[in-house]
Amino acid sequence: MAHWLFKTEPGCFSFDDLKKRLTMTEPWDGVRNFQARNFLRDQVRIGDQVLFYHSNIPEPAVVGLAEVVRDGYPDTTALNPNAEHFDPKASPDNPIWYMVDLRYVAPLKKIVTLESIKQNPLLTDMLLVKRSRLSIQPVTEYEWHIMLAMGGMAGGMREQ
DNA sequence: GCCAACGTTGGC
DNA sequence: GCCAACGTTGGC
Repeated sequence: MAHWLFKTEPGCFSFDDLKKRLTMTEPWDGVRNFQARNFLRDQVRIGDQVLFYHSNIPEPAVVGLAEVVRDGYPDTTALNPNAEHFDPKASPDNPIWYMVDLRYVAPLKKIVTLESIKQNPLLTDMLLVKRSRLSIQPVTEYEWHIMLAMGGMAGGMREQ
């Protein structure tokens, strides 16, 4: 079971939006970056745990936890000319882009801001700090535990 | 809204 | 296959 950090602009899709899908799963689509695509296609798997990060806001931060509930599968929005992230090069035979499904798990008791991550000497190797533009990034077991502790979840998360 | 970082495209 | 031009991301 692996750990990931998924970034989203809350004005586009927020953690609260995911919470509204409590009884359903939500496709994580629209990823149009090859490195992030490779993770979705090849490595993100059912049961993986996800840090849900809000970017492009005054105080960027990890705000909650989610879980992957479906392995990577072709992102059909790339085939739809009316979709925002339509890609004319994609086809059913060669979908190019991939998505996964996520399930809401729990909010952090305290959000973990980008600023506090940058200030934590234990987290200087986090990709969030070193490669800030990558929208889907692996999180090590070590980083995961530190992040949970910073989020006030050290006593174990309560699943919903 | 600015702009640095960086990913992608396309001419050669 | 290099690299300049261009587009996008995202912190500030």
